[in-house]
Amino acid sequence: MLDPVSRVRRFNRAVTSAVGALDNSFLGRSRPLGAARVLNAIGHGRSDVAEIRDYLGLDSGLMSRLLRSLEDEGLIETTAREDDARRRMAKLTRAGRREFAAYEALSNAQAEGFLAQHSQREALLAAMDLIASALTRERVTLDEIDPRCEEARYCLGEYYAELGRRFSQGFDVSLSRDPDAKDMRRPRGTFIVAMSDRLPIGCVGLKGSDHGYAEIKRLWVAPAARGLRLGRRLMHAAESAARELGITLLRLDTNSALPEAGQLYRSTGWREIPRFNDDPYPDLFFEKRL
Amino acid sequence: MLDPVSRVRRFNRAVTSAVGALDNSFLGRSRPLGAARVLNAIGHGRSDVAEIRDYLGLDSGLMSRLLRSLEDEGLIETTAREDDARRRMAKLTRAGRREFAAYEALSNAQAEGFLAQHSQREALLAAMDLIASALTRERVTLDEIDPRCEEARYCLGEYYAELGRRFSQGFDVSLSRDPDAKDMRRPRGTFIVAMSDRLPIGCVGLKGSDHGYAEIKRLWVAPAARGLRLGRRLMHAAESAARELGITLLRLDTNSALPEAGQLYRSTGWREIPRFNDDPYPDLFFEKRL
DNA sequence: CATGATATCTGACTTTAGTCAGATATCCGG
DNA sequence: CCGGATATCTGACTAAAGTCAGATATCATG
Repeated sequence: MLDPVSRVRRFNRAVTSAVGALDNSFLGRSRPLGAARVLNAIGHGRSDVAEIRDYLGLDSGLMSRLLRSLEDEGLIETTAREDDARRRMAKLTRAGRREFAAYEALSNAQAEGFLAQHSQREALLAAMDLIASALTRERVTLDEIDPRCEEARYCLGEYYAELGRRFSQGFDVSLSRDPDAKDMRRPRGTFIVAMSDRLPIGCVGLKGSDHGYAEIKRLWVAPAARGLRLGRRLMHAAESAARELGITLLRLDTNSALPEAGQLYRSTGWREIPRFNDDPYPDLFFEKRL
Repeated sequence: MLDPVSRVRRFNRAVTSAVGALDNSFLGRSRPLGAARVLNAIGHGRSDVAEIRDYLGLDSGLMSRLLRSLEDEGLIETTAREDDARRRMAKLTRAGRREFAAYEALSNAQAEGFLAQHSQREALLAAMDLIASALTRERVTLDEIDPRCEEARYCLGEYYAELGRRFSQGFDVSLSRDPDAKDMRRPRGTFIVAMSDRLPIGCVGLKGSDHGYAEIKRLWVAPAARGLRLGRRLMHAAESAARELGITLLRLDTNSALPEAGQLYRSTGWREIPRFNDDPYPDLFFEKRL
């Protein structure tokens, strides 16, 4: 009665019968689901018609008709793309923005209503994060971003907080060598964030230097996204970027209180080397020649 | 970017777009979704037509047509109910059972495939249990069952395992006063299990005795179902059953290593009394007059 | 047994989603 | 500028789901 398969199936049943209740914001504004989905995709910043069609899995004929019906309602405008007049871009009109906001408000209200009904908020949210990450694993994208932007700062904040929990002596970022943002931007280095459906769930920094090697810094994976081999993917992306930038030697430091990190490095061609800096936190040092 | 509402909405998006992938067993046998859902409802033991219609939320006309199409395929038979010939009962034919088994096999295979893709199996399953319990909270039923049946034995096994984890000295059921099964069956007592979509998620025993009081025993709530006030509901049901049985005084013992239990008792009209037995595990004793 | 309520069934209808074969306009490489 | 490729649009179609008003049979009750 309690084998894993039954548990997965019970979850499926619960979710399929509740998902309508969880979010039926697509209904409730007397517009067919298809049109509502397209309107929401546009509202969420997708404008390329082919991309929306692909994202929603629609036939081109159907997509065309849905766009037309939204246009007839006065909610969107479509224009040919400047660089390729075969392709079309869609954007919301003022009325469309109002309508989109109404959908968003409905959806938010339903999510709030759901949360308000349940007492174990944090446990529930953590479980939801874990499942959402597992389900969207295939769709995790690795994006190079500026280390000072919101997503990067969020990741770094979580990373520092986790070090604080895991190091017995805590962690004070001001005592560590805080890398200069420009060392983690091209052409000296880069900063890569893993995004799952607009939520940052991991990051890694490649920090250029003038010492004949670059460093891997700030490798972090959100607790809800562990077990998806995301650390490996991030490291792989960072090493590829390093190769592109003509870097031939990589180093990193880590701490034995983070055993999963050490294991990852060892299993991906890094070899342990003696201490190469005077940062107070790390006690393990690695190097990899590209 | 990470407020609770966004997290709930991300989960919704992930689940709605993945639920097809999680279980599309309803497709894949060239039968419309509606008919497949009815067939599966019947296969899962629902036979009353009105009940199925209510469960699946179908219009009576539509339901009638779906039944007819399944009958035409030779998968079900319907008969008038003996006690009320207006109502109809549906049951699977031999061919229907084969077809249902094929759906079950598909669904199991998909659940297995899903599990095989993911490395953090236990964490994922625990998260799924938690969410399924939260979503189906409204539909938890409290059933009186025999304490020796499978569901009861499962609950007791989990209960003992949890005591073993939480008591610093471990827990050996043979050292504790194991109540006689017949003391937890009517008319001396009862055993109540909380079922969520066919999964037992909590239990409580009411044990009759000849000492002028009855005892509450084995109050347990599955970790995935905590925070839903299920303990309270179980206790309430046990007390109601005790009143029905003419019991006027209830006692129970517990351990200070289970603080949430003590808190529950105190907040529901129980008062602490001196030790009333020589069981080695409990160190807290309560009484309630009905 | 007459009467109103109830459960199911039937026929006629609408809406939505989806499919597919072309039509049209534009792009790109030679 | 030509010819094949590409993006979108249009028309004609189907399948599925759902709605609604009655028809029919049965039940409960006085």
